[in-house]
Amino acid sequence: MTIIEVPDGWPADEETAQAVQEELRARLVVAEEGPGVGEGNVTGVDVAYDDARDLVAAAAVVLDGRTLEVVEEATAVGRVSFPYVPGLLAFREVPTVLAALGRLAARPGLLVCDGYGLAHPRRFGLASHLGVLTGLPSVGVAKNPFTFTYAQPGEARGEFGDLVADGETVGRALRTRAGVKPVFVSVGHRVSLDRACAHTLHLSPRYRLPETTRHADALCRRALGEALSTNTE
DNA sequence: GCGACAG
DNA sequence: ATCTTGTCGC
Repeated sequence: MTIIEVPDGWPADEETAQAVQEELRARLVVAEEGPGVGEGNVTGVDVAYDDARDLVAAAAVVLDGRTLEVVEEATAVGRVSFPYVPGLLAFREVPTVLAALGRLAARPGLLVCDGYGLAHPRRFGLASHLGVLTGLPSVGVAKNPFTFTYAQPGEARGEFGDLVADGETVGRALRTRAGVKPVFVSVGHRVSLDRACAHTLHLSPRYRLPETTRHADALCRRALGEALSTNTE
């Protein structure tokens, strides 16, 4: 198993990382509607960590956007490239996630990330970061409201309330299952908020979290476990 | 200054 | 994220 190395010149401190973030943000595109629901592929990405061994395993799972059937899976294992700092999550995951994406033969289509896009202290979360680096349309679907405030959505599936940062709407608290805690959706890159939510609903026909996230989560845990046992033998 | 804080 | 058993409910 090849362990992905942290790229040369990768930010080593918070100041540098923020500077890189600001530069990349200039390339963010938010004026596109993005792919329609059911069009092309949809790819979920997620990572699992082993902090003790400084390892991160990433998974990319491509689903058919219409049927939600798995088209292809890929994984990569790398070194943790940055400490966890709220607002700088992307610097921790990006190299290994890009490696996993690079191992796909299928066209990824829309990227569905764990975490945020525009809903971010500097409006450039993980989903936006990955979108800009890959050029792919992307959305962020997070499980927690982070530091933001939000309007409680109605109890029915599909209802939503605004996710607000500094008085600005940066995403939505979207109910994917009746009576269950909402997920927090924000635009990543090259997609509108309406479509980001429509995709999230389409991808979550049965559970709170999108099928993309569920598949990717299971796969990256599996990959991490295999990497650890392979390494210990 | 202190605490909270996507994963 | 991750450490962790049983348990309530569909």
